Amino acid sequence: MILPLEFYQRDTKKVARELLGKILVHKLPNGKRLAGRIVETEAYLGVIDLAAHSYGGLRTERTSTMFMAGGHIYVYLIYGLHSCLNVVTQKMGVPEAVLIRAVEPTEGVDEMKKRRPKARKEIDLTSGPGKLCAAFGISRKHNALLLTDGEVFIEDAPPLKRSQIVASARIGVEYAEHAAEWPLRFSERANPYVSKPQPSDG
DNA sequence: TTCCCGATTTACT
DNA sequence: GTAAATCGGGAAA
Repeated sequence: MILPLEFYQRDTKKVARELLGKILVHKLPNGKRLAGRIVETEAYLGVIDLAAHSYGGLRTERTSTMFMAGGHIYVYLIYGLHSCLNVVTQKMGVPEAVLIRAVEPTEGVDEMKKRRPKARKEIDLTSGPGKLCAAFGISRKHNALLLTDGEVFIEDAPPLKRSQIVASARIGVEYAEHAAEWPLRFSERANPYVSKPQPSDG
């Protein structure tokens, strides 16, 4: 079952935690499915979050996607090189989102390997936000698509036990002063597909 | 128009 | 461990 929009139009931290274990799918034009189990996410709390693109309510062409209703996807280019996939949360006008940082491949591994020629080991295919976008063939072309339109979507799966979820500080946001320490990174305990650095307990 | 720098990955010392 | 790659967004001018 594809997760309904209501799943996303809720508290962002809750969505970030509950996305762990769910199945991210990209259905290619030829019908082939690329899929993976989400094992790492980060919450971005919009207006109050110095690490978020939408901090302070900043609304530009790029960030306008974050202001859309929960259930849209927000894809942006980072460092001029890599795409990052987020799912927008909350109601329209509240610019919050969850960054999908890592998945564990479940379908279409051979196809992912073709798209990630530099990955030497299977563990490197999707263990990072830029890596998984490359493996799944997701780019800014997909920005602002809806997760219920059947191209890029997320399927339901049993939730993780609370003891299997680790909360830690987010990656790459050291510049964000006090917000940098907020425990908004969520990952599955001891899953090898979680990106580096591995989270310390929190 | 110019300038600075980033929600990263990879190669190399 | 450190640094290069690479370019568009956002702010300043």
